[in-house]
Amino acid sequence: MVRAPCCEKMGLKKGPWTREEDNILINYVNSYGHDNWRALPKLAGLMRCGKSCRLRWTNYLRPDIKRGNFSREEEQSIIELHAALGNRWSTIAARLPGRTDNEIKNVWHTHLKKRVKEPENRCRLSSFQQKITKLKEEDTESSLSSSEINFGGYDRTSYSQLHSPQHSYSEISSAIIMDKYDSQAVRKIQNVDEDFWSDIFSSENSSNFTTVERGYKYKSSMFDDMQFWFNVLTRGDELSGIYAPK
DNA sequence: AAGACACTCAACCGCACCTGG
DNA sequence: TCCAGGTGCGGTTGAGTGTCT
Repeated sequence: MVRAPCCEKMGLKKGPWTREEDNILINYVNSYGHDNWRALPKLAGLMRCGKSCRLRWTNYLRPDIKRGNFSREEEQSIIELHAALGNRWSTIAARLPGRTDNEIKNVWHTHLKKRVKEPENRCRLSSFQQKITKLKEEDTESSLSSSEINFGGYDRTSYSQLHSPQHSYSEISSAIIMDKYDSQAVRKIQNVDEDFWSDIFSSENSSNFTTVERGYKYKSSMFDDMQFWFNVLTRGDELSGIYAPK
């Protein structure tokens, strides 16, 4: 497929935005919205490509963007979400109001990645990776394919319906996990207090389901998101200690 | 004081996916 | 069903700035 030439081939401006350009873009979007980014620069009188305008708006000019340093809580959320989702910056950004995927990506590469590499965290990661390897082996032995993994007996639509505010996460997660993995680790989870699940699937951690239920691209089958579940298992060890009945 | 090096972050690039004709 | 245009996403770059020697 032949793509339309971008900025530099059309004599359009590149590089840092000026205050004037920002104002033009802000005024235009406020007046007319941004239904068509490609046509926008021409209509607004900007010598930029639509892509550049969209990026400038979404990453910098949008009124709901929160500027300034990330709080400790935000950083912790990023670390946890990254452990669960990987480099899905936009999904992570969706869980952090006012923050953009670009910003989060930058913070990750400049600060948080190093923090995760600290000895204490490395140790946890190592144990985590061992579990991944082990469960992958088990999975291969039992000849499970991703297509066989369902949503705990629910089809995708029912699953989406189930994942509504009326249903607790524990209800969903139990259905899914218990259906597929009768491993020791899973039984361990089964014995964990209800509060465990509300923690795991709190607003900070539930984005995984958003990805799954949207069905968008549908790369995120339960199998593909295995890493998330391994994270759950890992944290299960950690949190079962916290929530274990006294 | 100045050069080297490290860090930050806005912006760009290319690819993949979506959508409508 | 195919094709082309539009959009979103993640990886990468590079200019600006800060810190160290």
